[in-house]
Amino acid sequence: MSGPRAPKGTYDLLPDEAALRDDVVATAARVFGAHGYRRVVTPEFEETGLFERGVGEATDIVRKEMYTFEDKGGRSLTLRPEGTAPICRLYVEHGLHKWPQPVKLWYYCPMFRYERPQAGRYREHYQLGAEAIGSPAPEVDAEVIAMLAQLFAELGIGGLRLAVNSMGDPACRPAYVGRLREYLRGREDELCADCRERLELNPLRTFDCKVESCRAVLDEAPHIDEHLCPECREHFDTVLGLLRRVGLEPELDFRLVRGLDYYTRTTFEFSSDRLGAQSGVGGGGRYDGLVEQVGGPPTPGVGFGSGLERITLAMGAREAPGLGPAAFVVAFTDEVRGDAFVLAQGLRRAGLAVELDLAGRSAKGQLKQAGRSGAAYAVLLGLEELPPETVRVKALAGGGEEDVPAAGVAAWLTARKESE
RNA sequence: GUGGAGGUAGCUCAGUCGGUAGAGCUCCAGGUUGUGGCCCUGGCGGUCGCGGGUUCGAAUCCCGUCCUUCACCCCA
Repeated sequence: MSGPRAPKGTYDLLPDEAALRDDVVATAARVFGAHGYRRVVTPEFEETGLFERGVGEATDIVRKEMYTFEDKGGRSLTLRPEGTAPICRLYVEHGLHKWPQPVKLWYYCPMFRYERPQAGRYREHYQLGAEAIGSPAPEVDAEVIAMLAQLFAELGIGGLRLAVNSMGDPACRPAYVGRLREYLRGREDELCADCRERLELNPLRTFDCKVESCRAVLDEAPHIDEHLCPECREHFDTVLGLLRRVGLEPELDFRLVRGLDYYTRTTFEFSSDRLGAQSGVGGGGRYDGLVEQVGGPPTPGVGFGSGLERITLAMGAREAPGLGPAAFVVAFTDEVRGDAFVLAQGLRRAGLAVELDLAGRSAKGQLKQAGRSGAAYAVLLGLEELPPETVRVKALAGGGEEDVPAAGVAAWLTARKESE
């Protein structure tokens, strides 16, 4: 195959796969709606500065993964690599701080990151996400986490692990980071090259290193859990308590630091062992400084993102919904092809899903198509023994036949459909 | 950006020691002159990813490249 291909790290969804995705998104719309979240749409690209300021100059996303380009007006634009910064921009730009707080929004849209593709990772991937902006209450943290858990439950995704952590806030994190850096410097010779770099750039990120020697050093390092200020401690404990009271089992994980700079206090991640190395199905956290970071007033916020591709992977193989049409109109002779077309249109106007041969097939070929389409009935036109203006309706599952006036087929089919 | 595996028909794959490309499924038609599914027969369908090299001869060996895939990094 040497023709055009989908670009590296992108993919097509064929009808069965697209139908499955529609189901997932519809479920999300229902679950999120039940929690009072409303959908918003933001542009596929933003001013580059939004992500540089919002996501953080030190993050991998900004340093090496953005699809950045200059338009003909000389503006530097970037294909959206993540969803939270644009939502915060939207919140500020449209003055949503005047709405009752918190403002609860959700989105479903593609994200773009220049990375090497692997299982569950694409250069263009779709995320379902939600953000609750404008309230510092721990109930909001618990709500977004519980809402995502509810979505996964309704989709039938089992075996998920919920990891949570608290990253502290401006009152306690700087002191902790200093303490951690000091500790790591003392054992620098035991760290891998990457971690030595992280030590200066962002010591917290040494926590998710997988090198054995580093893990040993980090196990004995001061953990943020023990260095939270009283306010962060209380917030975190409240979140954990609420999650437990609604039946979730959050596992404390001091390694869960996440690679985006904007997180404060709560961070969380759902992971599945059905996914390979990229096991995170959805995750997020609190970002109390982000709205201010993108030019708004000091405003707290919490949210998550969840990858559609990983959701469907975690759901495993599913039968395609594959609901067939109500009827397939079959022309037994070429003379009645026009009549078949007119009849099909009439049935469709009556609200029925109807198919018709469009490839000049023989009667046998048309019946074959009818069977394959999953249609409940075949409507046969052009049979010699039938009186004029009469058609024969054949049940494709059972095989029974009945002659019906052409004008009455719509009513006949509708009645059968409703009695099912 | 780094490393491993792999690219042959629309799909899943076979192809021996280097000798000029096959199967199953799908699709179309016929068997059944007017009734789908099962069965049988036939047909359509290939730049063997691409480029170069070795050779009388390359799907097969060598080099490069692109793509896929798995992992690292990091995220969803």
